Amino acid sequence: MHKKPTLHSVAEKAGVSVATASQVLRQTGRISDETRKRVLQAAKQLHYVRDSRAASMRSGETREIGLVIHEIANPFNAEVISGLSDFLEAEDYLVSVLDSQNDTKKEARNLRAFIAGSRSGIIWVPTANVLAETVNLLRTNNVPTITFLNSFAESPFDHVGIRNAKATYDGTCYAIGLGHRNIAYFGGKGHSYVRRERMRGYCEAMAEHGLGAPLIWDCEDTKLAASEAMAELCTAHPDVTAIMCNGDRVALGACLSLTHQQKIVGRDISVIGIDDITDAALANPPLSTMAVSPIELGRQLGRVMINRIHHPEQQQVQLDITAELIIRQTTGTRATP
Amino acid sequence: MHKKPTLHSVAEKAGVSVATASQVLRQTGRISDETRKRVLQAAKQLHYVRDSRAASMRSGETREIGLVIHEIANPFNAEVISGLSDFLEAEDYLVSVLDSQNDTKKEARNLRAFIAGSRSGIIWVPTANVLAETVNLLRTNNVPTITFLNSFAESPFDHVGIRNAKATYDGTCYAIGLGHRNIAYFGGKGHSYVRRERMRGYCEAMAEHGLGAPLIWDCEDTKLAASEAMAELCTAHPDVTAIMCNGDRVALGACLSLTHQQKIVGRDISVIGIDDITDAALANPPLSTMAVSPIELGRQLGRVMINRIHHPEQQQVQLDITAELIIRQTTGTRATP
DNA sequence: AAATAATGATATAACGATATACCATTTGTC
DNA sequence: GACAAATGGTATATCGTTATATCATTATTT
Repeated sequence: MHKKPTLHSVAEKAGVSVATASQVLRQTGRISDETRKRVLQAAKQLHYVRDSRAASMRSGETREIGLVIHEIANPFNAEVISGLSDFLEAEDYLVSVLDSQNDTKKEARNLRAFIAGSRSGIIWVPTANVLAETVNLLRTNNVPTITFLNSFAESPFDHVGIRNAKATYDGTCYAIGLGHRNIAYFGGKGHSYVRRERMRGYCEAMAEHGLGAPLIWDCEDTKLAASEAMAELCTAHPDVTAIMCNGDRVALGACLSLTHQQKIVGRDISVIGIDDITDAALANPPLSTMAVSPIELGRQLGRVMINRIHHPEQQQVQLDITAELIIRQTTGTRATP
Repeated sequence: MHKKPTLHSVAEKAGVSVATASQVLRQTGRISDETRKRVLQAAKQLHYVRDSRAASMRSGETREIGLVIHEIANPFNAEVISGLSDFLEAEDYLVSVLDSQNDTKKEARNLRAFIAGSRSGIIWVPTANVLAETVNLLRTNNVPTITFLNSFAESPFDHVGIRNAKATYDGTCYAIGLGHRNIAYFGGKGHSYVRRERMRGYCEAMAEHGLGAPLIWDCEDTKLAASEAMAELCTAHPDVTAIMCNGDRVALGACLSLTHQQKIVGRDISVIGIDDITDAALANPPLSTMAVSPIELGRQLGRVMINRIHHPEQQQVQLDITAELIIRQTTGTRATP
């Protein structure tokens, strides 16, 4: 097995200097058609691929955006990635993804890896606990960074996300409008920025309508955990007639449990999600939810990133997209007792 | 905003040569405790992060595995990635992911990007149509490459996947054992390696039991498309009492349509999937399927990769994992007419 | 025809790290 | 006290590119 081709071998085969070969392949400088052809042919024949490490070291440009995600399995995130990479592809950037699996240590390692590789920019869904050291690393190494969805106290970075408090506020008001009084906040765990905001919106809506103490019911962000937690909620608080959920996944898990309990979701109890993941519309019954387009989110992410790369000194940007209520079949007027 | 710290600035701050600083940070060579401390402290204070491009160019090692996936949204794949990166993390490799969105051109671009970055190895879920040029690029540039799940004619690469034909053969035989005679093959499209193998297993089972002409019903690999296709299949071939599906996602889509048609899945018609994605067990009714552990698949992928990196000259490896039948509630004996 | 400008190619120095060889010292051996 | 061996550190070349300056030629201007 021979070695991988380099610019040197291409130049040699074409009978020119590496400088010339480089110019041809980058389409800069003044080169005659004659030699241009020879170089291109040589490159093709050798299956030459430019070493991006060497190139980027010298030129100072990687044209690669790193995405550090807390959970790659999340279908909503997957769609965001599509929107993002389509947008950035048009600007000639590549998006590569590292998965932190909800682990703060892996998150730190991943961000460090992107810094080490000198990415043009980093987009990052922070886990619940961000290390101060990690923030320092990003700042000192001077990488354009955007936090996505989640954030943390005194973050110095640009942010793209959802108007969380507004989403749960609107969802809760909708339920109240349907006649519900005992509305619980269901799902999520801990005190991430996202969850705090969402709980706040719910609490505000409850308070504004004079609906006593808010009820918050934790669970892990999986369908299975949600299903189990919902069963517990039903026995602990049988008077609850509607739940505002922390996300579609737990909402669907809750529906699962309710169906098993022979309850008719949308009649006996109302369920509202957030996100509008693909499965929401296809569930049985289809889920009412506060929708936000992941594709649009991805596009905005790309826009903010490009903007930050071009204007490093511009002041911090925060962009929150409003979720729209989509009424499907998991919500209905409160059954009169 | 000052520039990012380099080894040079660390060495300067610590009052040593870059050579010494490098040795300290790599923990090689003979360095006194005294200077070691000084260097480490300087590195910490400056928030120094080694430039992996420069390091890897010189050392010839990137310790990064590239994963090119046809569809990042696929939840099964997401779990494989977890298994893979956990395994490779123990070996001190990092896994970064590029999404091809089922697009042959993006696939080529992604593989090229990994070659350009000199990844230690590439794992790759080929799309249905692989460009010959892409294969040449990988070979000539001498990167350890593994195809995952899907493959293509005369592939020179190692492969890790599922025993596809066996899975559909077993699934179909199980349906036959339940008394079904009109069994259709449902879902998928085109002639990818995976699908061909799966259809073959189904056809063989049918033929061995003298069950006439096999019936194959195409559809896109989404729940929605599957739901629509299933409705069509029901009107076109009302005599079908069981379907062997090309995957869990289409199986769940089919169930959706059947439920809408007021049919009881598992009694009126039997549905068998492949993969055992997380939603399979949580569906309503829970899906019978040919299960294969994504975590295990990820681990094997890691094992084969490491092995290939250590032994470049070893002959081609093919490793197929057997799927196990999991009986849940979408299958049952044929209702006597 | 001399001076100037445009053309096509090249030599060379970076980018930021690591591998290698090498050089002072200090320590150990007999 | 002479010589070997270990210790602690450094100078230098190198990885594969790109940016910059430079150099012959040839073409154009006056």
